[in-house]
Amino acid sequence: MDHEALKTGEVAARAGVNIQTLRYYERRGLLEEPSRRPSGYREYPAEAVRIVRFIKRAQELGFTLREIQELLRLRESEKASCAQVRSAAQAKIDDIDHKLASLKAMRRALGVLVASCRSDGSVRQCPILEAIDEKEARS
Amino acid sequence: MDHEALKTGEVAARAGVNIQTLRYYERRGLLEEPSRRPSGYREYPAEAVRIVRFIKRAQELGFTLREIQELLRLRESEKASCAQVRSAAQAKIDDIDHKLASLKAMRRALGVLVASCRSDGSVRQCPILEAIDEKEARS
DNA sequence: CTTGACTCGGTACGTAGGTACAGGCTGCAC
DNA sequence: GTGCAGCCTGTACCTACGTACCGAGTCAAG
Repeated sequence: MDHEALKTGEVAARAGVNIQTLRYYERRGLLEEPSRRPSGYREYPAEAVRIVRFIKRAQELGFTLREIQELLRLRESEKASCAQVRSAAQAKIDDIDHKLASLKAMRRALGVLVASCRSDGSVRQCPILEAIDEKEARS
Repeated sequence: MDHEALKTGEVAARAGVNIQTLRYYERRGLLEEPSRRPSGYREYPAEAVRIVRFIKRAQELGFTLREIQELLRLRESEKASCAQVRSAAQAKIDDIDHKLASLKAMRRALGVLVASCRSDGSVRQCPILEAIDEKEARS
């Protein structure tokens, strides 16, 4: 089993991240502190690569490192239930739905503004700037 | 015209921002450096309140401070054309569309995961964790 | 045994947008 | 004329996620 020990650079290369990132994850508590050689060199188990990849994929799904830390905790725990994971995923969905709604509102508002601005004049009559500027005069 | 001079706290209150925020905007170059009393107190024109409100509304539309700085520059400039403003707005729309697409992809993926996880078992068989974990085994 | 690549810890920097102190003046109402 | 609210500068801190650099020690191939 000892032949599976990986050095920092090897883990980084296999997981496709920077070495500093590994140390950062370790500081954050996402990556367990690995054992060390007498020289201080870290010796990672092969599992570490899987964990880093897990982190990266969870990030792509929108989870923050804090949330991923919790997912990893659940993953390790024997007692954790699948329902807890599902609830974390659902919370993230709700989160994303909020962001989507907010972005869509922005998009809509900007679309209206751009559509209102068909003139080629100076900024003096720019409907877009006026709209941002004088919104309070409208109510 | 002198009776319109506002102190920092007054501008902040009328624009609904923190005093530090005004100084931050000044450092960033969004807010022109106001004149000073002999004591060093800032004396803002009433216009400053309008500018800060402009900034806040532009932020709500998704513009960054850097972009807003450019919008303010256009607003001040006599030579600037409405088309430049429109193009900034369109660029921001494209920006938002990218973010929307990315968020929707996340949302879809998470939706599939949550739907796949109907079990109430332990995390050992959690389809969500497995999906994040073993994605590379699928290809 | 040398040499070049690798690793170590610690710290600083980067983005984006602020917020919070500390310590010291100023302005004004009573 | 005094007391306290308000303002001044400068600096540090916050979230989130890393990156970069430094000087020093280590590993392994030739």
